[in-house]
Amino acid sequence: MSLDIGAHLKAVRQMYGLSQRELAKRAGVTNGLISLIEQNRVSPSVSSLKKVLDGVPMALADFFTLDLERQSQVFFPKEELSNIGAGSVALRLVGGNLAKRSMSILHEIYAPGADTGEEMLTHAGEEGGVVVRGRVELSVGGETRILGAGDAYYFRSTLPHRFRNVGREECEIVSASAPPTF
Amino acid sequence: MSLDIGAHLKAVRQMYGLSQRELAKRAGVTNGLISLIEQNRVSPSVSSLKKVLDGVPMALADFFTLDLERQSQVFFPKEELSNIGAGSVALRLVGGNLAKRSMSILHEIYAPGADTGEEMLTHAGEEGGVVVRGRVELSVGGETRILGAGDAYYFRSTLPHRFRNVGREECEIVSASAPPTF
DNA sequence: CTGGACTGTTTAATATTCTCAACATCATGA
DNA sequence: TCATGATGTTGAGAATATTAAACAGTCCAG
Repeated sequence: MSLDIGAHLKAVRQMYGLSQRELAKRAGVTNGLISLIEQNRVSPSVSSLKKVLDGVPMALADFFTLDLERQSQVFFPKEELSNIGAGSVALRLVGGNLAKRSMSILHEIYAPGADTGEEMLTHAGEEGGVVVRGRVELSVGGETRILGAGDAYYFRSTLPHRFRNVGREECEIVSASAPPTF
Repeated sequence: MSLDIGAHLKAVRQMYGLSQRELAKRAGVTNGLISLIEQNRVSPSVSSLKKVLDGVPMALADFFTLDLERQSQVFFPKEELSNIGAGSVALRLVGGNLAKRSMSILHEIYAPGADTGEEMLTHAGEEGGVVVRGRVELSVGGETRILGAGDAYYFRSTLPHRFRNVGREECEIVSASAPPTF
C-alpha cells in the first residue's frame, strides 16, 4: 500500500468523473481541503476522509484495499520445492520461482516442539490448510485448538495466529495463503 | 463498518495484549493520543492512525476490513469438512460455509483408477497442491507427469488439466485454488 | 477580446488533533 | 502502611487539519 493518499484519492475521484468542487459539495467539505489532500499537503483525519469517500461513495476499507497497479513451470518434484524453512519448521514452497502467483502453497513440517513463536503472526489476506499427519496446536484470534490428521483451518490472516507442535511426533501440514506471503 | 474507530482500535490492541503505553512506544506516538482515539474523543489523522497500526503491525486496509463482531469459524474438524466428492474422487472443502473466501482449499482423495475425466478441466484463476500420499498422473496443457508423495504442482487453471490415479492405492492431495472454484 | 463558468491552487483564520506532563486508580510486594 | 510500577485519563499548549475567500488558468459563448 502506497499510502499516497493524495494520488489515490485523485484517481478515485477522476474514476468517477468528479471535479474537486463537485466532490466537495457531495462530501460536505471544501474544495480546498480536497486540493490539499490530493497534494499530500495534509493527512486528512479519518472522519474527513470518510466524509469525502461518502461523497463518491466508497467505503474506507475499499479505498485502502484498492490496488491501482495490479508460462511457467507446472510440476514441482519435491527436490525442487524451494526450501524456506527456518529452525524446526521446514517450509517447502510450491512455485517459488514463479514471477506472479496469487497464492502461496506450502508443505510444512513441524518438528516436535516446533513453534512459530510467542510473537503472534499477522499479515494481510487469508490462509487455510489441512493437517496431514501428526497434531498441531493452533491459536487464532484468542481461540486455541488442537488439530489432528484430516482436520483443517481457515481464517483471515489479519487475526493474530500461532502454530505449535505440542506432540511428540512430526506434524505435516499443507497450507495455502492468498495473497502470497512468500 | 461501524467507524467506531475507538472500540475497534482498542479491540485490536487488546488482541495483541498491548497496553496503551506499549503500543504508543512502538508506534511513535503518545499514550494520551491512543487513549483519546479509543474514547472517540478525536478522529485521528490517517497518518497518525497509520503510525499506530504500524506499531501492531496492521495495514490500514486490514484495520478497516476487520469485522470484529462476525468472527467466522476458524477450526474445521474433519467431520465438519463439506464433502463435495463425486464418484471415486472424495473432495473435502475447507470452510465451505464461509460467506466469502478468496480461495478454495480441498482435501482430495482419489480411489485407485479415479479420474477427473477425459474432458479436460479449464476455468479461471490458478491452482496448486501437494501430493501427500500415493501417486497421481497430472496432465496440464499437453504435458503429463506422475507425481508422488511430496511432489507438487502449480498452474493457471485456464490451461486444460486432468488428474488421474494410475496406481493401485489411494492418492491423497491437498490443493488450493484462487479464486475459489467451490 | 471579454465575460462567465469551469478548473485547481493558495493564504490567513479557525478548529481540531496531538504532545507533554500531571493525575487518579489498581495491583504487588517489602 | 507505604512504595513501586503498572494501568488509563485529563488539561494546557503546540502542531496540524480544515475553512472561507481570493487567486490564476483554461475553455467556450457572445
